[in-house]
Amino acid sequence: MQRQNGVALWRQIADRIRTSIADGNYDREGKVPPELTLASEFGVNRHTVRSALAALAEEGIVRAVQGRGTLIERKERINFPISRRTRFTQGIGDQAREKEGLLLASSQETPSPDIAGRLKLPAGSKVIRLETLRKADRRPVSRASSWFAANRFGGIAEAYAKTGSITAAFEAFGVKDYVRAVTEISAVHADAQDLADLGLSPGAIVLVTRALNCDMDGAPVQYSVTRFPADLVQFTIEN
Amino acid sequence: MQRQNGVALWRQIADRIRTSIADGNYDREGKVPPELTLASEFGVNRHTVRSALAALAEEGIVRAVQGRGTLIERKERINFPISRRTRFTQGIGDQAREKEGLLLASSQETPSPDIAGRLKLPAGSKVIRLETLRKADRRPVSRASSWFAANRFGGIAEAYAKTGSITAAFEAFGVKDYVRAVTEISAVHADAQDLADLGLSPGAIVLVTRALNCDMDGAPVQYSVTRFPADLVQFTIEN
DNA sequence: CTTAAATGTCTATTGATATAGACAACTAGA
DNA sequence: TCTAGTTGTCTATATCAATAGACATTTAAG
Repeated sequence: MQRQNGVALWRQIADRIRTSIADGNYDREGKVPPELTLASEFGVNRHTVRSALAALAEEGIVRAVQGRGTLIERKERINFPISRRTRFTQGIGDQAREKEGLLLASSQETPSPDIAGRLKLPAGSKVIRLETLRKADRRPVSRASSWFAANRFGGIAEAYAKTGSITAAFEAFGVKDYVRAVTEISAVHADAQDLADLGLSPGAIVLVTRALNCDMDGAPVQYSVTRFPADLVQFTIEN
Repeated sequence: MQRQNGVALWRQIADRIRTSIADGNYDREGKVPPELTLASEFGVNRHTVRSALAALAEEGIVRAVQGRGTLIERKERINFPISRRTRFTQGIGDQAREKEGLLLASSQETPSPDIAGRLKLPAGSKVIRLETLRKADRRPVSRASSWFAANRFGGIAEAYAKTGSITAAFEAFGVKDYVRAVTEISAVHADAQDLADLGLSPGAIVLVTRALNCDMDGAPVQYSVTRFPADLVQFTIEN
């Protein structure tokens, strides 16, 4: 545990306690060890631990009760499988009771060279961009920007808004099936937009996927960049 | 950009500049914009930007030259493909000139229930654990703990130490080929061990993979937990 | 050589972070 | 009811983080 590194001690400790909770280290008790115990474990003052626990309480992970202790409210990470047949809603499965897909915005635009290349679009083509937010049990779990060829998928925004599902929207355009061709995964610190969209606090980690879906003829149909809160989500690749 | 959140402004700015560099936003110039420009972009004092740049200089990403500007020393992320035939050294390919695999430690031990389950070991079995560090161009790119069934792979530590390659070590035990069955990916803040092993600074992000390799008969041969510095590595899954 | 544009260094001030200690308030169990 | 164990609140002090301003030093271009 160090100081003078731009990350406050209480935040480093909050991160470690959050990880411990996610790893199930305190399952036996259902609560976090007493503040004085944590303080001596981490070698810091009790007040510093209190700051860390206050931050976790703010996130809804723990709840302090005077006289009893600090109870764990939520602990598990959602597991998100990635495969040739990656489907968001199916992937979440029964890991959450309530699942929502919200369309935040849509627009038609001229694609950047990168996106035109990924979708293999001829020069001068237009794309439709969808900005979507997905929630599981009312917590945001992903924030995606998706691009589709405008000439093939004009009106996909309305189809998505109606169903809340990409798979269903594709069906309306005659794409009965599609497969995940490539997925790139990286991790970065949350930016200002993430803090707002995903309800995170500064210093939080965001997992970023860049994915290309193709139809059964191998033609690219969707390119998306999706951001997930790392404290809530992990990926599984099954080959 | 916020204060009072446990993450110093200069570190948030350092993270954003690092990302900008990795995204190639400053490729045209080969250097970062002037301190005063960055300060007004981020809406902070020049001294705060200087702290951020000092941190990036410490990481070897930039180098400030009085009178000229702040030059970019290193920018690209290493891309690490994950597939059924995931191989570390092959995966890095020509993205780095020098590649090293170091054996830090090895031991024989009784597996935790989790690891025994992953390797499908009968009760009472022993495992061999290998602690390895891999470098590309002399920078640490991964720190792995791997477990192997002791009765089948006794002596694999020596084989790995000699070759610096798991693939080569397996061949010595008659495993001519193996495939990646499952990979889990998550992201966490670097812990004290990461800071030391991977040469990171607090607040840095670590990508964690938990992977199971099986031989051609489908029998598990290796389970490993590997930690990668997220500022240097990304993953690609090709299906 | 002169100048503009950078980075480097110094002083000073304010608010956030961390430590330390003391005591109040609440809970559960003996 | 009493007590041990726990969280809640308060005061005080030292260090770090951020802002502000001034000026020095170096580089590259005119």
